[in-house]
Amino acid sequence: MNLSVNPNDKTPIYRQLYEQIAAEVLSGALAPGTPLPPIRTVSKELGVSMITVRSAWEELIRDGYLLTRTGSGCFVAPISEAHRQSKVNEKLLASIDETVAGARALGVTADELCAMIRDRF
Amino acid sequence: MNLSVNPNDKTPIYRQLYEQIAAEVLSGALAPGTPLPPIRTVSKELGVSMITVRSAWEELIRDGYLLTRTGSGCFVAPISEAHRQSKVNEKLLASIDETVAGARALGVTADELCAMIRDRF
Amino acid sequence: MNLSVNPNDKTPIYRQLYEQIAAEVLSGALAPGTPLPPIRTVSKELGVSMITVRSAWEELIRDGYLLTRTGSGCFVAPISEAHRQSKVNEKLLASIDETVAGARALGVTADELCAMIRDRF
Amino acid sequence: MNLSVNPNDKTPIYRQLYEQIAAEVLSGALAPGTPLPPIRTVSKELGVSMITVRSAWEELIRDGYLLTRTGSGCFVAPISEAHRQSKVNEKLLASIDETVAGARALGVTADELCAMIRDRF
DNA sequence: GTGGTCTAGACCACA
DNA sequence: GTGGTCTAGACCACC
Repeated sequence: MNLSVNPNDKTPIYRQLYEQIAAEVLSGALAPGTPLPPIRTVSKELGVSMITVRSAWEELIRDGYLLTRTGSGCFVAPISEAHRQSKVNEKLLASIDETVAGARALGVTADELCAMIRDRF
Repeated sequence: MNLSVNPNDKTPIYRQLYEQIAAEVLSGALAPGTPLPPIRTVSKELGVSMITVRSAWEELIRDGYLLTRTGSGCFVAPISEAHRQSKVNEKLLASIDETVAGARALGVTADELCAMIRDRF
Repeated sequence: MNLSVNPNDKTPIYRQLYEQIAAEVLSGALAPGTPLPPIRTVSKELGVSMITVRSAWEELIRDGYLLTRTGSGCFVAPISEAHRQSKVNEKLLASIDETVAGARALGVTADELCAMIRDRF
Repeated sequence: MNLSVNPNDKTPIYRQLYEQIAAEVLSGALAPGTPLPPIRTVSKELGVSMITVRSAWEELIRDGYLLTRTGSGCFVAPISEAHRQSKVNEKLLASIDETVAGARALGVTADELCAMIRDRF
């Protein structure tokens, strides 16, 4: 689990952490049950405030990516394959919708957009 | 020119206005030289503060979409077709690259992605 | 007397007119006694409001470049050679002081500045 | 970092602040990474509104002189020496060209102009 | 009438 | 604590 933060990025640091962990869980790189390092460790290694790390963890717990066992720390939450797929699709669709909206606003047709997509793939 | 704001959206109001005007200029819906309604008018119609509208206008002026003639009002700035195309491509490519990256990470093929795109268009 | 205005310039239109006439008077291109075209003529030719032209004329009269004879229009005011020179020097010194201030703020020495000046001369 | 504002000056306060900070960054007086005092502090010390300070900061951020880390404050942005030099030259040359043009129109020689410059330095 | 600037005071997200 | 955004209302220069 290689976490990193970019302070120059406009997205909040706690959000950067959230995205990285969520992506690793969804891709399977972080298997359910895997223990996470203590907050204070992450905090020191990344050079960010413990409060910031705690914020990220809280959102991850809220969204079902992590769970906490008092006294033992945080772990990757169990997640069904169906659930995983649905989250993955949700993310992809959101991204697609944004791109499509941008293209329509700029007067680009579906054909042109698909051509550009194949080009970048 | 149909402007609208969504106060529940997390993106700032002035940013929402910016995106809408910029898109209309880039798509050609707003031709160079077209006068914009006075800030006070836009402000009243949208129910937002004059200053919020001004913030959006300021960024649009800075980025070359609008120009202002004090005492006469604001106008769509002249823009070369080449410049317009390059801006359109820049905006779209950023969005496309993000979507493509997400799709590849999930093992979605270009064909499948294009099918999804056409579906949402 | 070739007047022109640039609406895209950030300096007010009436100021642009002022500067052009003042420069022509100081350089001698407009001799004392020369009649100026009527305001409404200038207004039409330049495509600017009569009020704008009037503002420029007013400042020029106030600063002694023009004088008005009711019923006959405006004329270039008589100006002594000493007066002309003093105004010219005043303008040049103001320009120099601004440049020097800028150079000092940027940490450029007098020698470096002079070298750049000779280069551009 | 000694900031000051002159309310009698015709140039906007936020512009005065912009020029002062930009000059200090370009001259090297403010090194990259240096933290700036909080907006609220600057605001109180200068006796101007927080928003006026914010306006200046906003332009400085936009133009790459500063960067902001919400929650931590504003900092002098990293800038390459080459970039710094090019900006310095750009600023000075604009000022120099204006002065030189005025001098030539008055028949002042380069030597005379340089003498005047050294005198005012 | 227009836009340009400034003020005082507020609420929010982030660290 | 920090900066980011928004409001309501004011004064000015310009056209």
